Amino acid sequence: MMLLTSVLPASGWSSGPVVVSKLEAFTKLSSDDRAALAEISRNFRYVDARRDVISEGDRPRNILLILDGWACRYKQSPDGKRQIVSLFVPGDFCDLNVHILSQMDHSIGAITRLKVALITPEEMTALMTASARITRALWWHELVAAAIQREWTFSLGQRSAYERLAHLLVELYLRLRIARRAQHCRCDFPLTQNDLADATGLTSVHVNRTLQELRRDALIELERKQLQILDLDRLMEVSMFNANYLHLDQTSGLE
Amino acid sequence: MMLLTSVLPASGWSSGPVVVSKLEAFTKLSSDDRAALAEISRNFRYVDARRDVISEGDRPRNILLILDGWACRYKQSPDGKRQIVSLFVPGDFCDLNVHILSQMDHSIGAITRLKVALITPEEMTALMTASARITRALWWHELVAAAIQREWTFSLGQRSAYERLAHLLVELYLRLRIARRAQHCRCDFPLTQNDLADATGLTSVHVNRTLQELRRDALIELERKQLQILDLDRLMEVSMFNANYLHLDQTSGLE
DNA sequence: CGTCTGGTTGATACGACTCAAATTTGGTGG
DNA sequence: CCACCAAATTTGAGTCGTATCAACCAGACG
Repeated sequence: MMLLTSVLPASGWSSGPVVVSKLEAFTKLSSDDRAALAEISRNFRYVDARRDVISEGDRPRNILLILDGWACRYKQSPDGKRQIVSLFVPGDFCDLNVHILSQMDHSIGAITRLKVALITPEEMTALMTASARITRALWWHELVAAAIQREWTFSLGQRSAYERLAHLLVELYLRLRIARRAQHCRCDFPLTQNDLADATGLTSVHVNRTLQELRRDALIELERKQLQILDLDRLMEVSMFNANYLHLDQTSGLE
Repeated sequence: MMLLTSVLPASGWSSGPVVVSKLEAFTKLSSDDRAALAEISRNFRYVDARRDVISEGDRPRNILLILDGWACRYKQSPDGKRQIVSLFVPGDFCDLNVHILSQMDHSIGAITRLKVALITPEEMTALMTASARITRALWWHELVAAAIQREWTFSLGQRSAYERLAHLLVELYLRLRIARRAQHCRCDFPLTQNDLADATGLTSVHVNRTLQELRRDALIELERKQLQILDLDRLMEVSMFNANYLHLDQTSGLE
């Protein structure tokens, strides 16, 4: 587990498309591959913070790729309860192949202002037929997304509030590193305590108190939408973080 | 929601391969398609109840297809906590494409004695290139599996013990109907209260008491591994069950 | 300057957990 | 067919983690 730092990309902000950084966490890409991915990121639009990108019941048409900003998947019940079921950071796709379904069973909402690429199914097919490596990388992306969802299931079922928050912070920090959006254990962290509550199945009051505990234990600093992890090793320890579900093992090729 | 019964396959046990019943919940298949699916189910083996089919850390080689029996995906933490993150019933695939990953981040365990087909990646590729309809149906299967995982996330985060169990029972009953393993609101139900506890993030003691409540409210009968749903409508109501996540809307073609 | 959103604090309530033991069920072998 | 054992279910009493409700505070913004 402590080998992680060697496996993750070097700190620093990338100049290339974030999706390239992301997929290269799985496999080295050719320059053709990179060009194709840059091409597909060209058609984008902006979504205001706190707006839905697509809502439950809508017919999905395009594949979404987050180019910048944070988003979430959430479900709401008739009585108003809301659960954030996934979080998206730059470089994340929201479901390859959703267009097969006739309607969304959940909504995708922007946490921050969002820059998001809209990829048509046809473009995606073209991309995948053009490069077997990209196809595999996209499959990997889907499998990791599924693994993250399972890990969240585990968190909600088995971890205490303290562990759950610690685990989530580690996960997001590592995912941001892959997207080259973090350095020196520091990253933007635009989630409100309310968002954190909806993601962890806690109340915002309890999230507040638990974050204070994490701060008191000198594990993190979190203010003004900035997260600083003060002791990553210990944060991983207390949350029993096992990074195997992120499937970063093949990234040794990364600088 | 009440249209469900018309959308689901007629009660009764199918004679054909269960995977055909399952995929035809999404789209009508040709007889060639059915033959190909029957062919792929030919290579199978049995796994004893309570044995792992594959364990965390193992390298995944084949795609698993449950032909008969129940299985589960579970994760365990160092301190012994166990969470069942998914359940498999006949007709379910466990991850198309897992073989891309170098190791399992969870285990797949048999709940009952299991009849399971082992499909090589090559066979799967052949199957998908041979039929675009099967390819779409398999994609649909994956998307529904992901949707179920999200719904579990919601359950664990937002539903009470009572709602959670009610919801799970409805989900499993509907999934069994699709697999033609249920009739007249009755089905085999091999999960122990311990399994239910691990799946819902509750203790088995609390599962016990909550099941008693469901029985007292005349919603279910559950004994000797047999589940009888006494009032499906009300069970769906109390769990705020919205079947949209199972994406059965295109099944109108089913008899 | 008032309003709003997000964060913080305190008091109290309750759903689910823990621990421990009893009872029932199902399977196995004599 | 019965005796036995292990696994699964059930019950009771006491505790604890997290929710609830209700203020209050700070900073951002128009």
